Amino acid sequence: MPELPEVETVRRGLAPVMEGRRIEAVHLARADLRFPFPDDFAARLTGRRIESLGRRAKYLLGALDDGTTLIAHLGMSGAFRVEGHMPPGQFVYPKGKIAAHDHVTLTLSDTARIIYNDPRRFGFMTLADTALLDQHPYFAHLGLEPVAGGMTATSLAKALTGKKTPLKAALLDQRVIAGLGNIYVCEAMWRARLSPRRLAGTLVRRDGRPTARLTTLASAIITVIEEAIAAGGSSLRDYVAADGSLGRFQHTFAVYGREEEPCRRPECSGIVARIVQGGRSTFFCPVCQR
DNA sequence: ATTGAGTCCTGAAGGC
DNA sequence: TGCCTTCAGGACTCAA
Repeated sequence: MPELPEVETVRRGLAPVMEGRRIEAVHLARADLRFPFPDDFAARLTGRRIESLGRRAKYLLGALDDGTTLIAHLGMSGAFRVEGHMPPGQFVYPKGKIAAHDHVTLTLSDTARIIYNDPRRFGFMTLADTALLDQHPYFAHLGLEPVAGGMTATSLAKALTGKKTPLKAALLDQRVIAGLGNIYVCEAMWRARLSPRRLAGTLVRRDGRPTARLTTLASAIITVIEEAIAAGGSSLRDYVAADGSLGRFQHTFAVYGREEEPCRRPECSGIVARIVQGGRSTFFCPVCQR
């Protein structure tokens, strides 16, 4: 489900509830999500204090007080919700029951509970040494973080140099940019007026510097991600933030999910098309995206 | 080295 | 109403 803006929205919702709190109890409703939980997963979490809740790409990172980090990925349909006490002024969930697909429950020190729900179970959780996180297989080969300060036209040019793959595939490749998914790749390419079929390497000059169009693309990626975070992410199907609120960014999609509808660019007469690249839908305007 | 296909899993939506 | 097919925000493994 979630791309970077959705994961960041979840992080911001969970951080005030989780940071500084101790995990009193852990309940696993099954032995695996996408992968089996690591050995003694529940025992290793129990009693630990959560020092901070961070994010890298689409991963949530809970730094624990014993030098390990809880790594969580939401896959396609993962969601967290909070039940019980929360800080003053925060949304308070009615105390709920275990629902279908509630797989993990973390009970915190003040009886607040963090519940992970994931119908498709493409998500996963594991533990790793905090000091070695950068070398962990999930993170060692991750690309640029698509936010201001994490990516520039120059660094993007370096990552795309010589790439003969279609731009769509390159932007979806987590080793190039870490955190973009199908929605925001489509939206960013539309904003930069770039065809998803164009070969990625054509956006880099022979001397390795970014072309003007690549500079535009880098800006488009950063602004679409920042705008989506500001809107609380996109709510499609069952996506909700940790506080139960719905993201609003889907109302501003220019192309995603808009097949056969008119291009939103005022001077453009194009109709949004859907093609399949690498087995996934790409939405774009064949008239203004070149 | 890269890339496309198949794979995991459930649920929603649309056609008949 | 139900049964069937298709599709879905991700990303790993494998074959070519």
